[in-house]
Amino acid sequence: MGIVKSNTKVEILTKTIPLFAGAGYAGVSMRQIAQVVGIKAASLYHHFPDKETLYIETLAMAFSRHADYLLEPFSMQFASEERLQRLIDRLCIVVHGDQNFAQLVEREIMDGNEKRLQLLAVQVFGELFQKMTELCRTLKTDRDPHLMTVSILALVVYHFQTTPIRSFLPGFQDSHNDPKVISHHVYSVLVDGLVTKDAGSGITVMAESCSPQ
Amino acid sequence: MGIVKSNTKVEILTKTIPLFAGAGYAGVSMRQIAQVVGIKAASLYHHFPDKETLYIETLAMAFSRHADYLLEPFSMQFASEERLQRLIDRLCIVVHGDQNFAQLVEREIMDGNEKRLQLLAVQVFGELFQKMTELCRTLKTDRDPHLMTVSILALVVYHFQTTPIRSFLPGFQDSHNDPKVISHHVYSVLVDGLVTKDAGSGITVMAESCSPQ
DNA sequence: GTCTATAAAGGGATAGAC
DNA sequence: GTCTATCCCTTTATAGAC
Repeated sequence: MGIVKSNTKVEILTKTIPLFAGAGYAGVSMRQIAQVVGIKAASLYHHFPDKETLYIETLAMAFSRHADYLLEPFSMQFASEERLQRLIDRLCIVVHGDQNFAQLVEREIMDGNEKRLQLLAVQVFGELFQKMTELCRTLKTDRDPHLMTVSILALVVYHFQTTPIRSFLPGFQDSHNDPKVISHHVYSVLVDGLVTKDAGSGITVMAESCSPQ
Repeated sequence: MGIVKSNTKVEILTKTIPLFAGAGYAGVSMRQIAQVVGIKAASLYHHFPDKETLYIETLAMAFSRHADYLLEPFSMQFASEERLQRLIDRLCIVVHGDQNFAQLVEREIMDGNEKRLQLLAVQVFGELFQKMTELCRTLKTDRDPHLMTVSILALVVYHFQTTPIRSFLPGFQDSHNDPKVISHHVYSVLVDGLVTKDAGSGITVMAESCSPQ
């Protein structure tokens, strides 16, 4: 695998990411892609055997970029709460900063067949999700780690996912699209729930009554 | 308009809902629709001037069905916490029970142009979202009502939205698709956050994972 | 590695018979 | 209200020249 890909191939994949993210597989034609790249459609078939392969390689390129960044909070010696906060920060930054990535993931979850979904789950999100469930276990909670992990992702991702429509909904402000604001809100809801307390140390409460019988 | 729509038109729209929900606007052809309905493609143009009108009327039909059900918790005299719990229950039931609805909404948020998004925001979700922000204000919280409303929807919707991929992710159990389980989890997280506490948080505690095994 | 040309299939939409 | 037949365009993909 040490062979360097042709520059043209990489260029195609790079320019294809926003196209597929914006309109989906069925919504993008080989001619459109060719036009954006600056070659003829037939030339694309020199680099890829068919449209689906081009699409899948586009996904691989778009997905490969953020793994290390998202996993970094787990590679350092933090207290669980700080680890959570740093993770949420980075999730917000990635989802806000690379909306192509977020949209491609969303489209794959909607439209991906079983094989592609399994690939996405195992090779792209497996390690992150696994480490998040472990983090949930170390937090002072008895909640189901899978549900809790999904909830953390939900709070981050859904805010940015609904950006296009939220500006038409009551109470919207520009600050609601600021990753720092979202990050703070999400962490705060996760730690304290709905109730805003004046003492900021709600997290230190022990869950003694919930020990298994 | 008191005029009754033609039966065929209603039948077309009914059968078109799962098609557009499953494959999106670009992913469904007039010929496919005709085949599912059991007529020829040309006959569709007797009922609709073009594909886009057919699509928009499909959305209207799919969206019109749940408004009353979701708004009912606001029409009765409940304490805020109970209102929240009943709302979450119904959101889970709707999103779990009518996945076509959930998928069409998701696709519209991704692909809808400004005009359609505004329609969706104002005519479909405006009243619900408005009442949810008001509910957030009556809860014992200082959190931003818009962010809080999005967070409530996020916790419910994202769980079901990610159903196709969650079965490949660590810790998954079948119960994680049960609307009752999700509803309980979501309400619990919203009230208490991550920490499963003893009593005394100011809001009635429903510690989810404390039941004996 | 890119081009032109073209095949083969499928797309939205219309005309007009019945 | 549905049909057949058809127009015209776009789509994916291939063949072969350069």
